[in-house]
Amino acid sequence: MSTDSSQNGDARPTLAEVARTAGVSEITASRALRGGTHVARRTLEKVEAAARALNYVPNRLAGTLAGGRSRQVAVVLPSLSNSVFADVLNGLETHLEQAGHHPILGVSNYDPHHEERLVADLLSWRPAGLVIAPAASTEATRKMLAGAGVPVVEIMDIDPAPIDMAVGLSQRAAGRAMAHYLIGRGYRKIAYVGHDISTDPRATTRLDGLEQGLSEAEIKLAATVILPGPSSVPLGREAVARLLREVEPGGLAVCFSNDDMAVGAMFHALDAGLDVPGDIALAGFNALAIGQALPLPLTSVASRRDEIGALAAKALLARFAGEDVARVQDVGFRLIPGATT
Amino acid sequence: MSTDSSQNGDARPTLAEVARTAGVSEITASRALRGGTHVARRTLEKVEAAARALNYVPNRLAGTLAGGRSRQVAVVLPSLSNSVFADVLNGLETHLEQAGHHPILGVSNYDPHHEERLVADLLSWRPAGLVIAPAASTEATRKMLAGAGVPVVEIMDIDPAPIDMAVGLSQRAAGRAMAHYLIGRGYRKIAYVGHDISTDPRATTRLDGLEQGLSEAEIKLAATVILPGPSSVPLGREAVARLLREVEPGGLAVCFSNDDMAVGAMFHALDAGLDVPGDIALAGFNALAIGQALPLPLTSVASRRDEIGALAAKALLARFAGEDVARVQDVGFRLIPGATT
DNA sequence: GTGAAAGCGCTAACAT
DNA sequence: ATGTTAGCGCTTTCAC
Repeated sequence: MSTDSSQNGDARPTLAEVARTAGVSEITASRALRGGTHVARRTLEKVEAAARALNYVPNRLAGTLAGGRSRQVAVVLPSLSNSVFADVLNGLETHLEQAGHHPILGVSNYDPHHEERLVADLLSWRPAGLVIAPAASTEATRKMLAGAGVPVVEIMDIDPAPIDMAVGLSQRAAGRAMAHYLIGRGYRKIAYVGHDISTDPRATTRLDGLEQGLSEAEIKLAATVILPGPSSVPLGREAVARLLREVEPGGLAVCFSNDDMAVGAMFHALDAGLDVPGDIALAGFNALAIGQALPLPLTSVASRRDEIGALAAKALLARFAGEDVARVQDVGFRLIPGATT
Repeated sequence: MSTDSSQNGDARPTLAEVARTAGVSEITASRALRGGTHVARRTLEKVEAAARALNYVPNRLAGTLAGGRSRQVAVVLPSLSNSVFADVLNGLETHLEQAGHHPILGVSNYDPHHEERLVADLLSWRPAGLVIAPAASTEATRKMLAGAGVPVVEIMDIDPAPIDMAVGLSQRAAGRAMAHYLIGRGYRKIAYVGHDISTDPRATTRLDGLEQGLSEAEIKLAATVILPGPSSVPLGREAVARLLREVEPGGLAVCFSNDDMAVGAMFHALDAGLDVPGDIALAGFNALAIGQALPLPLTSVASRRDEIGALAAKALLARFAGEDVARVQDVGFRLIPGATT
């Protein structure tokens, strides 16, 4: 009947109702419910009691609109089926949430135009910041990010110049390191096996680095097998089977686009009775738990994924607090020599 | 200088500015920018041109506050390191996003009190709906969900009575099915190996179901090994090694809390020279790609994780549209006999 | 320490 | 088809 919000039946109680129940003004209730500064102890208690009694849940949409900065952070990832991004997201979420922030998620599926739409959509929620693992971003996407007016962290690769901030590792250096390692182990016949990396900038850069590292020793890839679809254990298994139709085993080392693929290859070798690393040596990327738990630990490159998420979150939080943050943060990588090479 | 929003320098342009640039009123610009109904063709074009020229990004906080329903959906998951939830989240995100909705994410780490805080926090963003894979939720959490005033979907398990809607499978039935299968294969010495499931209601229910299924044949678990920490390949490897100190191999079948653990056990068997399934039979849960790619495909129970995410999203979207939705949706499961049993 | 007024950017409702 | 008015629920001034 009345338009008074304290009469709105089963709708959510508003701050106005809390205030009226506590017998204070709206703004006092507001102050009490946040920090509680500039509010008398007694008033604070009254307001808190009223809020509890009414089961008050603040409306952050209204709060943000009135007050300024949101406590949401947009997160754009190319995939979730790759556990690498699940790990990163986990690190992000943990650290954001500790500071009372929450991720709004978008998954681009490595599609640049989809990514563009996502960035636009997420930005319309006026997040306090944005974290993105780019997928061959369009120019329009880069423009939106540059003009977002909030801190932006690009994660995973630190080779390209960052729009604002970057947290990750040099994918190129990681690729080169693998080349140097294999050469050092005496391999000269080296092949690459990957999933479709045309839209995966990081896998592409790693392959570049690998070829670059090899070329420094005047070595060229003996073969390259690239299968369509996202990386997976079964795909690696199939891909290596194909490779072995082109290339003789024996002194052969194979670099995979990542550990999933390499594990698949290991399974194929077990099945086909191939000796690892005698007939075929295997090297992955990311040092996933699965590869390290194999009967023969997989040679791989450890990337600190949780750390990337954590640092990205911290970089944002620091910027929210007005602090200066390094434009580029390198979490590094570590080549893990396993028993498969 | 002026307070006129068309003079606000580098701040984001508002609808008012778009309207003024297009020479129309705010509400007309608003109408044009959404559907474009009840707007003259010519006006529509002017407004769109103005928006493009100003690089206008709508402010959905304001839109939601004024207009009603948000296009955000709260998603609360117990973990991301388990690929099962990454898959579910992927399905959710895909289908939500197609309808212009976006997930706000919270990860509870299987901590009921953390979960409670998360639900409260996420609800304060006034999402249009909420999806949760519960982690032994507190009574307070259940109350919040019941009183959220928006559709709530509990996912993964359909055994408990849903607060609002549930999408998943009967974890208990899945456990029983595994028991029946192993008994049918002639196994009588059956053990369970798991990660810490005290806060994982689904793993607990599956174990219940397993024991129940066994008891129907008057069989009791020969041994139970539960190791602290989240499930993983290395943990499964370690856990099975411990089990074999308690129980003799030979005619032994082991059920694992999930595939990760079972794969670890397989690796241990390979290493220890144990014959699978002769010495030790292995059964997992979830039918992850990794298990199916093993030289010996792993016996497991296929759960349709993407499907759960997809159906949960669709259930919400249907309810947003005012349609009726079944309270419980069973995606079922399928026992996949592999070569490890 | 507390409050009144104004407004964040948008849309629903009711004009016209 | 377009505009006017009145908020959504909160916080920022600026008073007292």
